[in-house]
Amino acid sequence: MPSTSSTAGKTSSDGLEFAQPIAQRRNFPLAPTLRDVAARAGVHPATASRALDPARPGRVAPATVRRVRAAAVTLGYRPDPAARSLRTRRSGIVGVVVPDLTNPVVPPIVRGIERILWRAGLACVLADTGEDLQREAELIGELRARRCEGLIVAPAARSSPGLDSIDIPTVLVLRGIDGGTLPLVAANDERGVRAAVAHLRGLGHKRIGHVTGPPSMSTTVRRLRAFQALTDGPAVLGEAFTVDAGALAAARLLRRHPGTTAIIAGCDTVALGCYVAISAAALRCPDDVSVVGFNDIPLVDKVQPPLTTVAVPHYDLGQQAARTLLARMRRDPAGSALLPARLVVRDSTRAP
Amino acid sequence: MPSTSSTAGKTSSDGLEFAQPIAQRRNFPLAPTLRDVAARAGVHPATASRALDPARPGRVAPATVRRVRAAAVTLGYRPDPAARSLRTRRSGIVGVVVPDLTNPVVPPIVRGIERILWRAGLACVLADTGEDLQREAELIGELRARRCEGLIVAPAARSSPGLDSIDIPTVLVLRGIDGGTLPLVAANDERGVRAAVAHLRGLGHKRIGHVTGPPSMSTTVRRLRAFQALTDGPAVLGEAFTVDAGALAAARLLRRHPGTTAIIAGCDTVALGCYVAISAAALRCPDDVSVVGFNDIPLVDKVQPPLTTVAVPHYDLGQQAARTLLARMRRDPAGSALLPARLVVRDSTRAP
DNA sequence: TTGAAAGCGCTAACAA
DNA sequence: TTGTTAGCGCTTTCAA
Repeated sequence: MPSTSSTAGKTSSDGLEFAQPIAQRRNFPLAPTLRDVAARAGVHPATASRALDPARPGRVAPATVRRVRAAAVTLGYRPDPAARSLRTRRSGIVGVVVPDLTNPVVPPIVRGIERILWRAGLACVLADTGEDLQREAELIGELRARRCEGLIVAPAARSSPGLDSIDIPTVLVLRGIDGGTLPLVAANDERGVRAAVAHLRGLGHKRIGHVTGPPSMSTTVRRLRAFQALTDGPAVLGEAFTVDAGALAAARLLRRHPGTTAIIAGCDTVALGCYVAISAAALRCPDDVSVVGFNDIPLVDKVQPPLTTVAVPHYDLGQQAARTLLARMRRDPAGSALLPARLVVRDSTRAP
Repeated sequence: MPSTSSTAGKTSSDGLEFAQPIAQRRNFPLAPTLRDVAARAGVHPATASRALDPARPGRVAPATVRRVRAAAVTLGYRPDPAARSLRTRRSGIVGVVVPDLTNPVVPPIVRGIERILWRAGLACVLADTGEDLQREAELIGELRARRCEGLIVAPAARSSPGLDSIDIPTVLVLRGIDGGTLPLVAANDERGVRAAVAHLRGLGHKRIGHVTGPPSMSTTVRRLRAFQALTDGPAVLGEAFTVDAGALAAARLLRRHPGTTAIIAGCDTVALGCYVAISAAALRCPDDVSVVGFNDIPLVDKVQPPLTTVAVPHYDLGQQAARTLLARMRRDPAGSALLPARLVVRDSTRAP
């Protein structure tokens, strides 16, 4: 009688033992499964699962734990995340949504996030929106579809459709949105602006102007409000956080308010735009006009003149945002945090 | 007789239909499953699955497809990635391993990768090794454990233990490793160096030196070899790709070879280190010594003097690496690629 | 302390 | 063309 398809535990006509249990096993050396580990340790898969669970020890005899551990190590066992995830409803990933990774303030934030989250056993899926709100909404949708356990978002603008009815733990970083209840981790812009104004006044400046970034960004608004609360100096809105937009806006400021002796810029690139406008107006920085930047991005200490700027601790922002997210995921209370920004004085500021 | 626990398809004593099938359903509004969609469309889950599979159409009657689609849309159905992954053995994620996200050459690469891979339906899990080989190996292990379908790695050094016996599709980007067979997507350093040398010779320079980055990096070696193939000028090895290391090495070069009129630096930050050393030696750039950088990172056009440099298309590197990975994942043949680097002439080079 | 059994949501093979 | 069945690998009751 020819042997038909495998029956468990019996011997076939050719004398070979069918070690295979009921169903046919995988044909080859894919990653070892819990069954393999359990078989090698001579226990049931469920026991192996319990033995390897570090979270709740003490449910398995120590000797058994050792045997299972040993088997797992020799086989190089790594639990299948898909299977585990299906069972536990936890994906082990969080989404990190950034507006533009090539904006120099963003990488240190992402790095800080990544550092903390890896350590907590979570993987970061990166999504770059290119400062596009629609794409931001799409990407957030994708991340939700992938069952991210949490989201850290640096939004493209103050109103973000993608975040309107977000239903997973979410933390904003760097930039806030209007009217939401999501926690935000950002720099203390108000104190940063105050430090800049105090520094310039200390040098003797009376006519201080402000060249902002685009008003669609919360950072612009926060810095502008702080500036207006402290001075009655003129402010000109820039179109973007770029050198060109900064140059354009600064040129307008200098034209309308020729007596201006100092400018606080909305960010460092805008500050470099101020340099351009100052030169174009046949003036010099810092001799005629002092400039203070914001962020302290790489190399602004190497430009001419080295830029005085309000340094923002972006790496810390990232770390803190990640910690806040972890807290939210644990349902611990965790609210917004404003991290201290500190003034770094270089050569772009001088007495008028 | 009191009604006992639910029996399928019957009416309970209180008159309420038990719509529930055999087993008790989820108690509440979690994400809708394929069962929900199928039920709503009046078909079997398997049919719904086929109807929603965009890859292989034509297996389901058009009318059914429409019904299922409609049901999926109204319910806001998104397939559970864990369940799908468990079944299909595809995780839908790739690992992106970078040495240091705050190194300005890295973000555009990651952005290029991310762009292409999202479009292909793959999510990027980011891992930053901090230029640490051991951490690199650990992180690659983690990504393997998470069943990444592929890996794009910018290795921390030319010998990378984590990549020794990698068994998933992998592409190197930016930096290569010794003796492997993994495809590498990088800039054509040889032609970049040649362009720099030709430019300097064209200006009349005879005594050209080279200040490198650390020899543990493939980029250093490739640029150095190209330099030595073209000139017999002196080369000094730097300790790192930093301003300080560049300054140290350049100082040595200028001391040992006082007649040097031009330096090709291993990267832009090293070039800025050369500026420092040149000033420290009471010389001026470009009047006494010309400097050429490598990479063209942000703001080197704003330093004093604006840096002449070999621009590397990092964003393209990332895109190309992602495309190469996709090809490898499809088992298409795809090998290394060297993308053109082009010289950007600014004010740090001048006739001697 | 361990084993047995069930099932997370999906898709592939087979049957009708 | 559609339905039935089974099972991916894991964890979690429940029972022994």
